[in-house]
Amino acid sequence: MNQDICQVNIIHENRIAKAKEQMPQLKSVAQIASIYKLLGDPTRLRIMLALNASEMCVCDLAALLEATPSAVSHQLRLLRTAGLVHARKEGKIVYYNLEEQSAQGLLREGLHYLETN
Amino acid sequence: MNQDICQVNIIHENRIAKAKEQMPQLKSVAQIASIYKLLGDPTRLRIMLALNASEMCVCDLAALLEATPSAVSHQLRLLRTAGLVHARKEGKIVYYNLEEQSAQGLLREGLHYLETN
DNA sequence: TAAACGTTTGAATACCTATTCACATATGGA
DNA sequence: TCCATATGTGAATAGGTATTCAAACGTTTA
Repeated sequence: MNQDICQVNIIHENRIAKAKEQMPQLKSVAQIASIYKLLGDPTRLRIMLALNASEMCVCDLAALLEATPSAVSHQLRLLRTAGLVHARKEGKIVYYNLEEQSAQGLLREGLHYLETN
Repeated sequence: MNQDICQVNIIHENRIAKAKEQMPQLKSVAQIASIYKLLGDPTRLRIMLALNASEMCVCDLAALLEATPSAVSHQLRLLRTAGLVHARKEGKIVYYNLEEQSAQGLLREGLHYLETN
């Protein structure tokens, strides 16, 4: 018997069954969590909010956030890999944009949360 | 001169100015980020989704997530401190609920994100 | 070609954090 | 009262991660 979980009996089997039906499978939940996690860092969230205001290059973002271009670039790579931002190269300057229809709803809800709390 | 930021000139001052106006101040951004961060862990997100389906006690959640009651309790404390969940004690059992009007919009958007990606 | 600049990258590091373990607390029942 | 059980808590730890630093790459221009 697995003492790590609950020792004797599951208290409310029906509630657990209902939640099991209603919840996405673990793999999907982990996928959503990974997006929340990316937005859960102040630097990355500020990058997302800045790009929500305007297309910007790495140097713009670094100046705006008062961070090094290197640090910004590292975070942009994570956001790009997750499909949250999109890069467009023009000469030696790389312009970043929010990927349409991806996390904009989440961003909007975040700002809404700020207003109501 | 601060070599850590941008070396010579800010590329697009107007874009930076616009973003500065439009973006919430750093303190507020950090506040939103902390909420995203809480939802950015699979265990905590599953707790939130489970409570979105039904009120549950710690033992229920532990059984559902196949985690130890201790681990669940630790995470519930973080969610409770942030005002995302609410505890109701009945005898020796503590029932947890989602705090109304708090992060439900964010949860909904997360599930919506899953559908469209 | 050479220099300057914007950007990227990999290693190193300091910090954070999720879980475990042992134990404490609180409540209910025998 | 004594025991079982549900939950909370603090320390320890293993794993994760954001930033820095040095170096490289690609592009433009002098």
